[in-house]
Amino acid sequence: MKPSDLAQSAQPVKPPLSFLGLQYPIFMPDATSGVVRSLTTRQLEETGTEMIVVNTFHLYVQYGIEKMESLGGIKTLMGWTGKVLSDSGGFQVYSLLHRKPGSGKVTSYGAYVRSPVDGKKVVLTPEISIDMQAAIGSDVLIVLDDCRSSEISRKEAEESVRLTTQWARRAKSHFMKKSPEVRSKRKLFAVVHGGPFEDLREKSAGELIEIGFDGYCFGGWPVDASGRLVTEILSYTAELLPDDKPKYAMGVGTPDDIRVCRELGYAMFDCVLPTRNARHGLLYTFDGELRITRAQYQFDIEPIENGCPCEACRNYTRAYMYHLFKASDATAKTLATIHNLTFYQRLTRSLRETRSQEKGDSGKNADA
RNA sequence: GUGGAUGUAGCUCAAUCGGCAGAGCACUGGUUUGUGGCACCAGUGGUUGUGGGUUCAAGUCCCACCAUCCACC
Repeated sequence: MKPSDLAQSAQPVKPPLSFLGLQYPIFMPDATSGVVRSLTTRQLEETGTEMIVVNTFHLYVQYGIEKMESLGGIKTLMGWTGKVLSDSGGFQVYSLLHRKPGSGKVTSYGAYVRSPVDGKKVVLTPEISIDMQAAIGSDVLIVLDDCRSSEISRKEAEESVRLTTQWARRAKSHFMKKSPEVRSKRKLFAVVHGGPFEDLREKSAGELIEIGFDGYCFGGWPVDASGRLVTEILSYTAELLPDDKPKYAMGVGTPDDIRVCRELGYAMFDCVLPTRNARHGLLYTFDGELRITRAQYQFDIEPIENGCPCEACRNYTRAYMYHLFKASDATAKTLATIHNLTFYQRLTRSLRETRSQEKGDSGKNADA
């Protein structure tokens, strides 16, 4: 089914438009190791960001459970008053093993990876991941999953689903042993795998739904080798998931990809693109991308985007942004990141309005 | 004025015994999708200071000139 078809056949069922007091869709910048690169926490707040993604693997390697607990969790450490979602570390297991084959292994017990920091062996199990995420103080925890590349064989996809379900069950069970006080403040999400195979996605989603989670993620790589969103399988998977729970499209994506996934029913997004691209001089606007390091902007006295309320657009010209990048000053990255994240927040807010209008809903069933 | 050193891409410098003139930076484009990323990929750019000479062949050897730097009068 195409996104446009889906939009037209919008069901009367109204999924909740809010979560943790936030309205959908939510875009969460990646603050992988407890910082959105090149931004202070205050600057991050000013972009309109309400929730961030931190990474269990990175924080586990750097601190471990006890030290993170003694620091009072990532919010205290960062001085962040917004919400926090912690990724389980499943993606790092994939990306590190993928980068250096033989540097670790995955067994049914958990994942063994060599730390990219000091080369020490790191063991990540579903239970350890939950404990670490509890120590981080996340509002949303993700169960450890067995992430694979977008182009995998059926056999690999089957194994990924099998392990992910098994780990999800253990993670849930471990989570339920936490005190009611701890549990009540946190949500637990699971990750649907199965690669490009519809029946495996169905099996994965079915098994996870049976275990029962507060939200479900589309796992794996969301784009194909040529960088195109895997819309078909994203769409298929979204339909397998309950509408009264948030659907999180992990790693999505470009502004267009987010628009598409929102139409498919996904409510939550995170992606490195706005932050990484900002650092490399690629700025987002509602008129498209703008590579500010191009010579054509050297004498351009317009702001990055007219009407954008961010610090960069309110105070500086494209010419100055060009200058800052050419001067290789860190301020270039900071202002560019502020702009891109402000843009992503404006984008998702515009999608909130669009969707509620399409549904003949003024957003009144949203939490304040 | 005398002696010496150096002149190669916009910049800093390579180039074996004389054998297809190169690199880094800069410049110009591009890539990036649950962040080991101040990253990566590609491209433009040359009458080797000038003029002669030797040689099959000269950035390289010889002569003159010019420029710059150093030392000494």
